Amino acid sequence: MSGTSDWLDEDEDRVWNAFFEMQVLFWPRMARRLQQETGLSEPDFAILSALVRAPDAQLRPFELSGVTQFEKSRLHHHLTRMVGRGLLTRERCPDSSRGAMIALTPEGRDAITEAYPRRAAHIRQLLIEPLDAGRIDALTRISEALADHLRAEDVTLDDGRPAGAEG
Amino acid sequence: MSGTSDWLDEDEDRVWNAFFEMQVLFWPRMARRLQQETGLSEPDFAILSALVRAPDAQLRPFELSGVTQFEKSRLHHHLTRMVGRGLLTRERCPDSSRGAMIALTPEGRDAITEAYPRRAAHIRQLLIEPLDAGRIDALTRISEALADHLRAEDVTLDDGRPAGAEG
DNA sequence: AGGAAGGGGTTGACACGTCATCCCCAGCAC
DNA sequence: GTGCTGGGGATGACGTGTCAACCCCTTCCT
Repeated sequence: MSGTSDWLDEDEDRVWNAFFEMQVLFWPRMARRLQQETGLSEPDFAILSALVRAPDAQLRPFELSGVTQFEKSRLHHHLTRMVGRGLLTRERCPDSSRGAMIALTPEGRDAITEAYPRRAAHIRQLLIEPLDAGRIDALTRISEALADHLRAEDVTLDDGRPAGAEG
Repeated sequence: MSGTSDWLDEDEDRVWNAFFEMQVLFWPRMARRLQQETGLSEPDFAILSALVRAPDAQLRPFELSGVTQFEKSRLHHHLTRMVGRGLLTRERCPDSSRGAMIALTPEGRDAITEAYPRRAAHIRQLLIEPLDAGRIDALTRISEALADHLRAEDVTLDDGRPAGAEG
């Protein structure tokens, strides 16, 4: 079992520091490059790429929320800004009188089309090329294992907490 | 060489998706737990823990900026709010007439002292316990390698870009 | 029919982050 | 001295994210 003291032991602290610092370095660089080369922020990119993959390039807000994991209010605010910038349109949903329908404008389609290859280049340059094939594979498996665990956590917390946590 | 097409190939896409989704799941959960259990945000925690480790529990803003990697203006705004909440004090720097000095209040010290063991528990629960020893070790090395690479990128970009990037 | 419950969407207030700009003071050239 | 430069710091405007309501429509219960 890992420690019972107030902070992490040496090995634990080392992963945590490395993991934390890697992210602090990684994400701002990805976001800055995207912003400077395409004028899109990370949430812009997430929303546009969900839409461009959808049938007819349109989705309901709650569907977008499912794909991007943005809370509905955050999503609503962000969509409002993007409509203002001419990347999207928001209209009343044609069928089922309630609800809205978000669609890509030609400008929005151009923006995401230009952004895709640049994004791919950033990913290769900052994540993939610095690692050899073995490490890429290890990172894939570790990330998938963590993601599975994190999704399971949420369910667990509703019923009661798992045994084993002290306190 | 990895691809020349507009997007990633299959293996590349798989790491990227796994890595991306893991983070999207991980960080909001860490932040929410910290916030709910201690009333501190991630930046609050970063600033308080830098201060509590400093001699006399005080630092100049530019030193804090070095530790946390926050831009000076973001840091200034955040410190202003934290002073308003009674966690910190901001005074004129005693020596060298220019500049400010940020110090922990008793409330600030209490807050970070209570937060430390909770933070450690979150890290164990969400990052460490789901992985076995081998994966912890692999994640440490991969994160350190990526962090080193990312730090080196910045320097490279000042002089000219590295050879090998197409375009 | 009347009304509770719930999903989808909207709003406004406020916390947070970024950018551009500005101020102040030390150190140095002249 | 005067003026330039640069680091440390402050400010205001604006874009972004979160929280807590709230509205509307549908569904289901009675």
